[in-house]
Order: sequence, then C-alpha cells, then structure tokens
Amino acid sequence: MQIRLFNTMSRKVEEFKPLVPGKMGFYSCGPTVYWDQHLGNMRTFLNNDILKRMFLANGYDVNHVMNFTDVGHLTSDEDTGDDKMEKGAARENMSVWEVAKKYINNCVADMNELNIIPPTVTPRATDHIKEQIELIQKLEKLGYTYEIPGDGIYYDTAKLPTYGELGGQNLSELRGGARIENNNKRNITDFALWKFSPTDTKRQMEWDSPWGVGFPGWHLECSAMSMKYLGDHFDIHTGGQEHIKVHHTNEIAQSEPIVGKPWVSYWVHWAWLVLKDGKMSKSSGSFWTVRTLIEKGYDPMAYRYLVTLGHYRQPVEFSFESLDAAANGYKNIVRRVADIIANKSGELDGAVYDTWHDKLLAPTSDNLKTAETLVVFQELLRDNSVNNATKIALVEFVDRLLGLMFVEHAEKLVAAESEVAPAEIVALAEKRTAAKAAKDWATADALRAEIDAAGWVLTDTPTGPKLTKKA
RNA sequence: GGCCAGGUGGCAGAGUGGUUAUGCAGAGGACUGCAAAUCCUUGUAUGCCGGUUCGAUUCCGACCCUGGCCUCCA
Repeated sequence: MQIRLFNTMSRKVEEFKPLVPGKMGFYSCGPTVYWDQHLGNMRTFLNNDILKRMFLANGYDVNHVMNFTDVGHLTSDEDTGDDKMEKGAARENMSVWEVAKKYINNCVADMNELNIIPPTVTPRATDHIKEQIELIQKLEKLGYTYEIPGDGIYYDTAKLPTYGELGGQNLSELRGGARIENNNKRNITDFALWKFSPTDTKRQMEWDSPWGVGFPGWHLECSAMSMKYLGDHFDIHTGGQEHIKVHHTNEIAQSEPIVGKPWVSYWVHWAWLVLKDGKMSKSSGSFWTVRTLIEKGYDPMAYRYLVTLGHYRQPVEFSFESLDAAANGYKNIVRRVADIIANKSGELDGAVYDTWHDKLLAPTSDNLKTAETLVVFQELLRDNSVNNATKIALVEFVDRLLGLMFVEHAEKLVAAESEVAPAEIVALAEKRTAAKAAKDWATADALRAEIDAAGWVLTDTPTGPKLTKKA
C-alpha cells in the first residue's frame, strides 16, 4: 500500500520511497535518562511505535534505533549550565551511572506497559564515545571545527551553506532573533562538539580525547550512533518537534559534510501533548508518568487510545477528563470485542477480510491518520454483515497495527465472565430467583447486593440470571 | 522581538468549497420488577472582520487568542 508521510524538510506530505525495497530504517531521538519520562515523552515513543507498526503492517522489515542519552550535557552551550545527570545523581544520592541505569529501566518498563515494541537497538551515548571522537576528527579534517581555548571544540556553522534548512531559517534570521551571545563563538549558531572538563571540579563522566579530557557535545551522539547502526544514509529520522531548529539541524550539519546530502530521506516530527496551560513539565507541577496512571487506576491502554485518537502533527490536550473519555471509549470497544469472541461464529471470509483490512490500513498509511482508522474500526464492529470469525481476525490486525491490545483485554474479560461461580454464590442466586418469583423485590435486591459484596455480579438475561466475576 | 504551528459542538478530535465524522458525556425511547448490558432516536460547532464565490467551516487577507522553538526539553 502507498505510504505517505509529512517530511519536515520539504514541508509536504510525500510518498515514501525506501532506500532499499522492503526495508525501512529509522532513528528516533530517545530520552535523557536523568529522571522519569512523563506522558508527553511517552506520546513521542507511542508515535514512533505507531510509525513502526504501520510499516510492519505494510510488510516492511523495520530497523529501529533509539538512543539513551546518558551523558550529562550542560543546560546551555555556555560554561555556566548545570549538568542534568550530575544533578540527578546529587538528588538521588547515587552515581551518574546508577542514575542512568535506574531511569533506563523505568523508561523501558513504562514503554512496555504501553505495548510499545522495543526498538531493534537501544545504544547508549557513553558506549559510543570512540565513534563520537572519530566524527569530530573527520569534521576537523574537513575544516568545520575550531577550538575555543579552555572551553571546547566547536562547529563553525558558517562553513555549511545549507545550515538551518530543516527549520526553514538562514543564519542572518537566527542571528537577528538570538537573545544569548557567547562572545567566543564565531557564529551564534555554532555549537560544541567536545567540551573540556572544568579545571576546578572533577566530573563523574569524562573521557580522554585528542583535544583534552572532556565530554561530547549533545548533538553528536545521534549522528554517530545513527550512522553506526543504520549506515551512512537511512530512511527516517524522528523526534519531538522542538528538535527541528537546533538538535536535528545540528545533526545534519555534523553528518552531511561527511556522508553527503541527503543524509536522511524523511524527517518526521511529533507534536506535543499539552495541558490547558502549556506543556507537561516538572516545573509546573503537572508531571504524570505511566505509573501515575496505573496508581490512579487507569489502564495504560486508555492513554494509548487517547494518543491514537489524535494526529501526530497536532497537539493533543491531556486532562483527566479527556483521559476518562478515552478510558470509557476503550472499555466500550473491549466490551464489544469480548461479545464477538464469546459468540464466535462462521468461517473466515477472505474477501471480506481483505476489503476491511485495506480500509483499516489505508488511513494510517496515509500520514498516520490513526483517528480515521479508528472510525473505520467502529464501523466494522457494528457491521452485522461481517461474521464474527472474520471480525476477530480483523481486530487482531488492528491490534498489530495500533498496538491497542483489544483482543488480549477482551479475552481476559471473556475468561473472567466464563468463570463458574462457587456453590455458595449459586445458592444465593437461586434464593434470589425464588424471591423474584414471589415478587419479593426487597429480598431479591438484598441478595443481589450480597452477591455483589462477595465479588460477583448478577445480571438477568432472557435465559435466566447470569453470574460473572468482577474484573 | 524573530520564526513556526494552531483556533471546530459540554469534552477530545477528524474530514470537507454546497449533503450528520467518530468517540466520550447528555437527552428521549425499546427491553427490564429494578439494575446492568444491548439496540433505536436525538440536540448543540466551525475565534473575529473583510474578500473571492451562486455558495466557505474548507480558499485569500487583516485582526484577536493559544501553543511551540529561539536556552535543557519528547
């Protein structure tokens, strides 16, 4: 099926053409592991997952690389910023290495709760210092670097005529809009490739280099690791939209002089999860993680469903009200699917399956319009002309495409509902039936309350009372 | 200040130059002793002002508002 994606570089929705037929390689910027990842971060990882699943559903082999940034970069290119990893270590009374380990584990666990397929490779920046140094050496040889004594090795952005292309800006515009100046940099957009360790304090993370002891600049790792695991050219590079102007622009600047242009075929950027008043952040006190949701009693799939309901280029507004709506909508679908599973009938109808398969896949293949796929999915569920065997196969397909685990959750529901009630509960139900027959509604309702308190739900059906265990 | 993206019903969020997205919530009805589930029906919208057009939510322009980037950020 034709795949289309919005390419930030061209600012247009383009037909996807792989570098190698049947294969798709992509790099997604991963988290800095100095703290837990919040729901906004998770939206990005979910979008990566949806992108990947869409390609898998279209029959591609997908090679997905996501880094973990475990080097503590300064909060600015000046010498004055804090190091986030060192700060995290101080906060938790751990070494920076322990902090990295803890938050990588937490992040992986949260991604797992959201049914995100693990990336093919998850390289860590600190495991690739050698590659990063080699990259600087190549740039140095090509004349793109200069040293600011006592500070670091910098990239001279004036040497690259196309600098800023991704963000649609040129150097003079950037200069005009800049607020902060590093007097030692040749151009305001120049950035550090290698920072020297301070002379007065000892860093926990530092390495030898041809230029002196220090640590790599924060854009460098993505260039080095993407090329190592995906080759000099690859299909897609993704990340949050805030990376367009600086991080990705600088990755391009570091890479294209070495490998030639274009380094990456398609740039895809994810919009924010927003709150009523701005984005999710620690400073505003609105910092929720997947575990927060679980503690509050939400199914992580409710959050995934909320994200799937929106479009990746559009902000999604998060509130517990919108999450409740998504949770209800999700539960309703699981309920329907459970009914379909419990009443499995008919044989798989290949022609009907193919028609719906394509109707479901088409919108998501067209620039990841997952919301439209969900609309088609709702139509499918209520279409009585499709038999249940075929429907189940299609729900399984939607699960592969969108990762929403409808079948798994529905099967759990069916299993819970088919569990046979213990004798004492059955006895209570029989007493209630007798009370009902005698039109003694008070006794009947009291008995039902008693059954409910024991963890079972009694519902009247046309074929008599039915007992189901509470989920 | 510079650049960019948006403003759709109670909520979230699509599509579309002329005919109801969808979901959640709400209302009414069927069924039920009452519930639950299910089914049916249903109301409410396109920031403001101009322009183009037979006709704009959909195209163009101004304005207002919101958000993002410019400094670490998914």
